[in-house]
Amino acid sequence: MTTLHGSPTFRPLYEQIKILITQSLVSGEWKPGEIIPSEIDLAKRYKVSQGTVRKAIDELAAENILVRRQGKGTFVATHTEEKRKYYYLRLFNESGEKEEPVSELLTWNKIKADAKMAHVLGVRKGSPLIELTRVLRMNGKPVIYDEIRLSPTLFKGLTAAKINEFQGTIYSLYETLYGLRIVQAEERLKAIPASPKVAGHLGLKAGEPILSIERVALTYGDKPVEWRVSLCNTENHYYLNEIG
Amino acid sequence: MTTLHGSPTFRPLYEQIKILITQSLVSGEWKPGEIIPSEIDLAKRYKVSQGTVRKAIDELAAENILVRRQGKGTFVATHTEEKRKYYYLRLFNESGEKEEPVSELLTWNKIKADAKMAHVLGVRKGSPLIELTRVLRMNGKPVIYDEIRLSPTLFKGLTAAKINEFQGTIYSLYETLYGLRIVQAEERLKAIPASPKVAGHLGLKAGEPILSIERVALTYGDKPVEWRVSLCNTENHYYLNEIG
DNA sequence: GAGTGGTCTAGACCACACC
DNA sequence: GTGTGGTCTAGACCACTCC
Repeated sequence: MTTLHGSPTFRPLYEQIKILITQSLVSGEWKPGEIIPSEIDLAKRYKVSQGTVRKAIDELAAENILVRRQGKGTFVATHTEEKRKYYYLRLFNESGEKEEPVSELLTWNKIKADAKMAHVLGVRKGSPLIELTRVLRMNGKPVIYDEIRLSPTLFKGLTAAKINEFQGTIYSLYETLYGLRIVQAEERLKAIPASPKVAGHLGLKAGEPILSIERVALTYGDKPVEWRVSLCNTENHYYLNEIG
Repeated sequence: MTTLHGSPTFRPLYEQIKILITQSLVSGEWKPGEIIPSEIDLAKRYKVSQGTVRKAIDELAAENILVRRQGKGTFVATHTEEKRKYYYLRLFNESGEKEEPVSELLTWNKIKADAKMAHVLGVRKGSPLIELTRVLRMNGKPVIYDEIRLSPTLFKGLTAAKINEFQGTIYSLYETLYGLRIVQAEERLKAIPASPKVAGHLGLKAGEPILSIERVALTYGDKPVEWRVSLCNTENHYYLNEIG
């Protein structure tokens, strides 16, 4: 690979390497949980120095796309491993613990994308979407009511049965069954009154305050994969955010 | 500086450099907004290679403690500069814009630290604290009611008059008048019903849902400086969180 | 042109995991 | 021991800013 220094559209070599590595992740050459070639091998493959590969991997590791393990190698991050399992769940109980949620699927429906869904999911208005609703219980009590919307183009053949029989979180289902790894999410939070329906699911009275978390989840290359809204009973839990 | 490789308490050189740089920041050798010595000069000073200094600065820049500017130098980050001015304010209006808040100080009081305040602010139970309350208006309308608690040990002589006459955000006040730069914050969010008092300040009815944001703000070395709770009317605003 | 940070290289050696 | 990532060095050259 030749340097592009001095070129009008200057891009550092390591960024180009990042793109090449990401392409191999998207194409499935290296799957979640698998090891990727060593830095030395990648340096040979891309015809750059080990230091340049290192910088590319450093940034991908900082973005939680790869995981380095000294003495072992570099691995594709996965939602299957314990540490990342509930990475996107920001709810803690009053003791500061993250409780293991138990999910119950309530409904599975085909709906049509309105203007907003079309925009955030990058599909045409009126195109079909899958809509799931579920309740997450922590310590036996319902805490979160989820409404999840997915494009059936990305999730071909996703049925309620498939979801119910799958062992693991829904993001590890995306990953395992559809090769879609969630690497980023954007959440918008509001305090809203509980509707009668949601209040019923969460054991609250209608009108009581609940935390609404609207999320867009993205895969490699900022591609939107999922929209959801999580309605949370925050009587005994809080949403934690650390601002660095 | 000699390498500690092989030592039982192995610490990479660049981490030691990070600590040394941070010490100079705490001691005030380099103040917010000021330039620090060039990488080459720091390398000479600490008797390490430029690459090692570079890695230390890289991490401090990633932590928003330093700011690199190509061709100019490396600077101590500051809340005074436009980009960082409202960095810890995560509230956006429905158009996705961050609105400029206007602050009105409501009360200034001396209180005593209860067990919780003592714990989070690292002071003795019963020791004096300063308590401020204020309202933040956006676009003329009250959106946030703040309750802020500070240790008078760190903020000697902080009076209501001093706050009122200060031009700029309260974090730039901490920085300019007391040399305390906020570099990190931990926020705990809940949806709660508005109390009659807070409802009055925010133009809501008592019991309507508001977003409660409890924040502990830290300076260098994870030292707590401020506790606050922000009670937000999220009818026309949302709290944004990007999870990487 | 001089000085700063940014990129890239090549090579040495250390720490860690696995055999 | 071998192979992996992690640290550290020295040096070259590029890009940006200011004079």
